[in-house]
Amino acid sequence: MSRFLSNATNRIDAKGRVSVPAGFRAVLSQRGIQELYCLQDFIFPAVSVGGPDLLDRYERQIASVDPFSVEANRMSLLIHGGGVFMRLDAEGRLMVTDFIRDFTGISTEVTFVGRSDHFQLWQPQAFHEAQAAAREGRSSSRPG
Amino acid sequence: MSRFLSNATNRIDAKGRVSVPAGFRAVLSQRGIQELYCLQDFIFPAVSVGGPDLLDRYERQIASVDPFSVEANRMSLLIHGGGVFMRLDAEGRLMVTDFIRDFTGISTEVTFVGRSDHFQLWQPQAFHEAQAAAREGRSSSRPG
DNA sequence: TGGGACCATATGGGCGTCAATGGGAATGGC
DNA sequence: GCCATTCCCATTGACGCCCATATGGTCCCA
Repeated sequence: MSRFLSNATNRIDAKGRVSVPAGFRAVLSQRGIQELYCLQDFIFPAVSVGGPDLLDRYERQIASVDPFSVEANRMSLLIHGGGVFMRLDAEGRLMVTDFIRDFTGISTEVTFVGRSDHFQLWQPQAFHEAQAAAREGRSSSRPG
Repeated sequence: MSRFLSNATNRIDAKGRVSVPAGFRAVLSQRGIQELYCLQDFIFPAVSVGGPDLLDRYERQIASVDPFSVEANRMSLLIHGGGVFMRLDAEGRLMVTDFIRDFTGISTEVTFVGRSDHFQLWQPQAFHEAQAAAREGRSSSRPG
């Protein structure tokens, strides 16, 4: 089973580091991912984290349009300019930078959320609310 | 990873110099780029910086359109008339000239923005706004 | 079945290194 | 000679690397 699943909340220490859940680290090493590509989600106040293949997927989208177009320029601004490469330290922790804090509202704790081929960083409260809202939306349109 | 990615904001000192982020400098040296070519972005108030190949790419773009068109004329004016060559000093800093300040609105700080094969200089606030606007435009679509 | 050894994960913090920054001195153009 | 750029060196503050401790759970064995 090599997918990012479930969620966990960990504390940020005095230096601004947080441990990536062991389960997620296992998936990373299983997939041979050493360099993490992080990007702000387009919909939720969350930062997506995955391997270079995550970036590749977005770049293929850019490549599909005229490289000098306004649309390509905008996409590159988000994907390249808004993306960040990160590495875990020896203990499997990552730095929670201002880049992450500002966009997610994270301050003292991080909720790691599995998304199959990548995972996300959420402010715990925001995650619970978004999840509750998603559940609402589904149960109202599809009872059962 | 041999691409210009992510963004970082650095201060301009009293002499008008600013440090290019170490990550970007690493990409430059890896690509053997010593002379930097700078030109104005066609869409955003930003200055693009790259190796001589950046100039080549734009010239090919001009060549691909009607040489007598308004578009070709305008591009040539920006690329050939507005382009500038620069070098980094021993510490990896570059001079923020009036050419850069006037076009970008940069005054005390510079945001370096990765664009995969080149990088850009932005006024920090302008970058955040442009990125937020671009995200708005894309919030409805997601990659497959 | 209860206690305890053992283990893995999460967390805390010391310390060295390097990047970012500041400023003096030398250089060169006008 | 004056101003602007370039070269060189000093400072400092952040980050990476390392080791120590806490915490909770599991397994083994009496």
